[in-house]
Amino acid sequence: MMKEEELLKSHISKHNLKVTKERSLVLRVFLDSEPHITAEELYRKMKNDGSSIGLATIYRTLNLFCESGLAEQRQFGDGQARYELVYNVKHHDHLICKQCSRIIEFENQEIEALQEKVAKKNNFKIFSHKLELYGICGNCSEKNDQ
Amino acid sequence: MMKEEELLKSHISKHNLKVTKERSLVLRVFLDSEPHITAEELYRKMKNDGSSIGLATIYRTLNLFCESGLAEQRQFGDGQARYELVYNVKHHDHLICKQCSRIIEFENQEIEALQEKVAKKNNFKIFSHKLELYGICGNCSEKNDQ
DNA sequence: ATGATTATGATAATGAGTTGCAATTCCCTT
DNA sequence: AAGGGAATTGCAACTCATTATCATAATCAT
Ligand SMILES: [Mn+2]
Ligand SMILES: [Mn+2]
Ligand SMILES: [Zn+2]
Ligand SMILES: [Zn+2]
Repeated sequence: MMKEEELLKSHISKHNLKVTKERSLVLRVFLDSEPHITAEELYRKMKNDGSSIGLATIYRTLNLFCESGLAEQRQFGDGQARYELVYNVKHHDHLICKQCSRIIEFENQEIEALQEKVAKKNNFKIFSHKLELYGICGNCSEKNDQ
Repeated sequence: MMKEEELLKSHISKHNLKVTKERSLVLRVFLDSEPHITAEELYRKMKNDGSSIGLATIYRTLNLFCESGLAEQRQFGDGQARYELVYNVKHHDHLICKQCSRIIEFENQEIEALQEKVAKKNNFKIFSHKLELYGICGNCSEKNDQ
């Protein structure tokens, strides 16, 4: 059994929930998808694969993933929540291209340290943070110049 | 005439729009409000003051403020857009208390510089960015410990 | 295997924000 | 100052992502 499956099942049994074929299938497809997927995208993908799962169950299951610590919800400003695997995945932040919607991940330990410094100076305890850089990726820049 | 009023009127005449008493009043109340106000909050405030303005007009006017460069929209994760004056205001980022919703502003030039460095390394041109630190403010920490 | 409990899919409801529309206001032209 | 085309308003209806409801189905401890 995969580590992710174990985490989810541990959360499930701890909260008197049940392992269902829908939950198992959503997990499999979610782990096999590009990161930052929306509920709708996941729904269409599974429909295409012949599943008869309902959209409400996709939403419920993605919420369950977040509650279990497997995934996190992201808002990149396009009005739809995106979900990303965070269990056993190194923390990172995002560059988002406004033109082609490409998402580039990066990590910068100096920034992380400075955030803590800012928090301390303001007598603030950080639980989570959001750092998103919006602009134009290299690909799109080239295309625009041509 | 205030600088903000001038900017708005300049945008208005440049786009064949019209100065209306509604727009002037919304501007006055907006500038007189705490920063990071929601459309609904502004609406209630004006209703309380005896105005008969419609909520749709508030939304339309706040959008106009954003298009003119007077204000910007923020999303602090509570499901409602907040609007902030940015004209003649120094750029800053935000600490958001999850418990009391207090918003603390900060600026950190080192972080800004590192963002540019990250962008350059990824061949990316930054137009805007969002840095939000979520957690618990000093006030709430104290209260929680008592 | 049984039954209590939880999950599911279909559908309705929610809530922030937008839009269509008829009535009103603005403001340029005379 | 008056006329009139264009923009704006308030209201209500709409959109769209997400959640709630509910009758039926699946899960799992016994
Ligand atoms: Mn990511
Ligand atoms: Mn601010
Ligand atoms: Zn791009
Ligand atoms: Zn607080």
